[in-house]
Amino acid sequence: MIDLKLLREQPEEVLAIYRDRLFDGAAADIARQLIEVDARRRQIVATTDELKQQRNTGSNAVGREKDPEKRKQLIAEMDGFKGKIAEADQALAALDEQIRSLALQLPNLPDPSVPAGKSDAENRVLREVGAKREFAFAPRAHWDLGEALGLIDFARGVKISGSRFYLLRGIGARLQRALISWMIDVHVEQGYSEVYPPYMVKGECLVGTAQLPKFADTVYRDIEEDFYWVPTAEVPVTNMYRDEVLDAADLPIKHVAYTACFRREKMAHGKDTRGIKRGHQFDKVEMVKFVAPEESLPELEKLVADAEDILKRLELPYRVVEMVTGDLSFSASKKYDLETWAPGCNEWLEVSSCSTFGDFQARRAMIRTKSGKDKPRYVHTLNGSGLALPRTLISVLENYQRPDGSIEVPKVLRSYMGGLETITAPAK
RNA sequence: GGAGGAGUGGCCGAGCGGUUUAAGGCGGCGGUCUUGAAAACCGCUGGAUGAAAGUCCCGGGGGUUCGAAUCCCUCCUCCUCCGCCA
Repeated sequence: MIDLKLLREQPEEVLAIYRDRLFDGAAADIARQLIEVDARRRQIVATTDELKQQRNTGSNAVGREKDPEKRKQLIAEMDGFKGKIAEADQALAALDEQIRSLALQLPNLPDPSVPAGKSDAENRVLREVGAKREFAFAPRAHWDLGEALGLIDFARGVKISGSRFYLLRGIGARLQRALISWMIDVHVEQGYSEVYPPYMVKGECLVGTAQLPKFADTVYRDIEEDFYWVPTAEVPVTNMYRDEVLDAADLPIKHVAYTACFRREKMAHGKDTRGIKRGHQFDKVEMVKFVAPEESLPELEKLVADAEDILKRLELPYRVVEMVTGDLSFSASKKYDLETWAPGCNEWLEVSSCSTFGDFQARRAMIRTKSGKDKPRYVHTLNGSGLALPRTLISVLENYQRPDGSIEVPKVLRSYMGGLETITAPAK
């Protein structure tokens, strides 16, 4: 959520950012409305405060007056106040609601260091790590490998739950489980504290991390109980500290959590339908940090390094992409993506997205920090995948495939797979 | 799911319609004393908004009243007992 004070004091500067950096005219319009409504609200506040002050002093006088007659007279003098205050309060509540709904629709402001650009076409590849593997044969896609080796069952996934669902079976299921355990262990080693959060959350959590109200059509919801299914562990983990003031000495707080993630993915039929790249349910290991504002950018770099560590240890080729302003997500102020090369599908797969949100989420979720007698200030929140499982699985299967159709198990995973070194076709 | 009880400041806890700008204690911070520490004593010690005065916050929301932590309605959470259940 935007700092209303900033918008009030430097309206032109903020509007220029929406217009010239984010190329988002709609946001600029919302901001303009917000400035207007905020000005009106401030007038009404002055009125209500004054009325209330008069009421309070009047009522106190009644309390101090012992003589019944004089008391009656004092009470009579208060006639009409209640109505006036109620009226003003009502007007105020309406304006507050307007401000809230406008403010919640505004995207975050990009960090000054983010390069300007209109779309993902202008994103910059910062570095490419690990050479793409050379294959003496045409590398197969994971959907072929997975079915041939009995690791992935597409048909039955669709039978059970419909399009964009699949099952992992046998060694396939175990490989994913091994990746999850191993990733969490690596992140714990990096200093993250493990969390097992709820998969169903209240709506206010999604407002806190900014999936709501704007992206309501991307999340699954249980109407009966008003629960939402988490689209990412970011939601429950970030909301752990909602409405809290954290001791500055405890920062940075670093958590790692594994959850299934549920997304409606309302996109055109036929796009990205092949394989396990994009589904309504997928697993992800997520890192979440709460840091002092001045640590935001250095902590983002460390977060990226921690995610990269996973790909390095898996010996998978990858690249780091820096998002331009126009390709930032709604709530990010700076963001890097990690993409791993999948030789079978012949594309770079986004396996991690690492962002700092500045104080954008902290304002929405009221997560603050305080040192001694200083005034509380908003923390900065960051998160990054470490990593998304299906695409990591794709990259492992496709990069580690051998000419005979078998797949080598990455060295770091073997101890998590009962020592298994090679995945071969199951006996019929 | 049923029956009872309870939600007050970082924590404990008083207040149950009107000098409460929420008593008191614990914890925390600062000071006096001390070679230093402890003890003792003294002072300070929530948040939002606002330039300030002030206004708002006693689980959330609504109501009654000149005036609500206090009364009423409703929802939530926790505790005890019963039922059910991995």
